[in-house]
Amino acid sequence: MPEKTKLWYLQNFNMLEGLDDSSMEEMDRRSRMRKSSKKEILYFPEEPNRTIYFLKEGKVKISRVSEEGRTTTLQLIGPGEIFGETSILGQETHENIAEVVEDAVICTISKEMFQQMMVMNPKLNLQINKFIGFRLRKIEAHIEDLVFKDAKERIFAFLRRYVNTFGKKLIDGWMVRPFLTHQEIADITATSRQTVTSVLNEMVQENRVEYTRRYFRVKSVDWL
Amino acid sequence: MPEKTKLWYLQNFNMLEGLDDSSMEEMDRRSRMRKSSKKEILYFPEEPNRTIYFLKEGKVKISRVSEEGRTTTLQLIGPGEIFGETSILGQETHENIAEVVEDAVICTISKEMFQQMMVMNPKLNLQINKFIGFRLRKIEAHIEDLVFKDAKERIFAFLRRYVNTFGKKLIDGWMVRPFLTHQEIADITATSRQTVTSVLNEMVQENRVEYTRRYFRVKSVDWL
DNA sequence: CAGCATGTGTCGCTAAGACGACAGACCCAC
DNA sequence: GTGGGTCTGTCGTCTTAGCGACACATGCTG
Repeated sequence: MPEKTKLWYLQNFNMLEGLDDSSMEEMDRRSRMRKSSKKEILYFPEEPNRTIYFLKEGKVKISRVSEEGRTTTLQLIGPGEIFGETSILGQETHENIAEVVEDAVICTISKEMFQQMMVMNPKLNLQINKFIGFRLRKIEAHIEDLVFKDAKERIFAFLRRYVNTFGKKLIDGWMVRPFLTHQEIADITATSRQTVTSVLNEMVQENRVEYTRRYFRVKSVDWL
Repeated sequence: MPEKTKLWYLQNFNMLEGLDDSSMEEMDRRSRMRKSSKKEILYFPEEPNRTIYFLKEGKVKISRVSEEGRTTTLQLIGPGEIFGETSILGQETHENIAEVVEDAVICTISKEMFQQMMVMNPKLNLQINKFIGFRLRKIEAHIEDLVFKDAKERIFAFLRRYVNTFGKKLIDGWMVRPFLTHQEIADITATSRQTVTSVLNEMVQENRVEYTRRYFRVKSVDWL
């Protein structure tokens, strides 16, 4: 495989699928690529909302912190997804924190340039709309989970989604690597660290699952 | 005041502020207006997502029902707001239920026509984007409330918002009419009917609030 | 390879709040 | 008005899961 140039990344990016070559080149000219390592904060609440981010590699979490210092994670962004999209929806400032959870390669483009490109390119516009529709749906599903499911079910639901989106299929089951800390899972599922520990170990007891700090493995596909 | 024709409504509609006359007239030609009374269901989950709704008068609630029959209300829509907007975001079907909670006047327009108008009219496009940005923010705030606030705080937060958006200022305080049932408030705040009853009455004890089945009145503006 | 920071496992306590039950109030329709 | 359906008020019970505490494991860094 050749060196991973920015254009290569862009061509392999979901969101931009189906764009013609000249648009891709324009995107290439107008965007900036950079690498960010774990724990790096990309933006804070109250900061002006001027750019839109394309995640190429790694994972980023979008969270909120309460007055009292409690944290909740709204979403986990994976390769091929965008974030900071509220800038193109006319929101002046960020409300959330974006933090790198797994070393990342990120392209950024100013909202003005991106909006210009959307006007010129109806297909891009359509893709973005679709993407935002999905985001809206996901976030509503998140509320549904919070209201209807108990702690254990929420953790299960998260693990299922996590394995499905980030996992690799093995001969017998699925594997995801690296794995998250119990605290991180707790933040995503709005539970406590201790509850995550015990739910996870219960599953290990039942021999459905196997994990260490660096990987997570599900033995059968229909484990719930 | 002249008879409330459809055009009159459209001209007084937030979302469409700043559109030029010819666009307004086009909107008038292309949309249908109708009245719907309390308890009427506008759409169900799984139904195809073809139209976009403009609420002129009344209130509509957007909810979800779980497998086991529990209900939660995601949002309360008031005059001047749109709903069913996921149709223009490329979502094929509705996920939610839309039910009239207070006799309503509603305009509908097919998503195709609306999308056509958006292409012709950049200002409309901008307004819609902004609107969707706000929706995204509101729904994230909803999650934040669910995770960080306890039942009482959620009920308070809801009442504050409710009075602010739908209430009228009096010499001493604010008044909203008509009021919701305790069950409806419970569905919005993800609490139980009994908890709403007791929180509400606690406030009455403390002489901060006064209510019957038809109105709700806050005695001082800074009652929390 | 020593040492410190970070993550995990396990207990027991506690509190928030859901839920069922039932009586009484309210309200509309006839 | 009277009667039935819906809404409200109040209790007592029970469960879920958060939290503090602390010991142990793990792994990174110098």
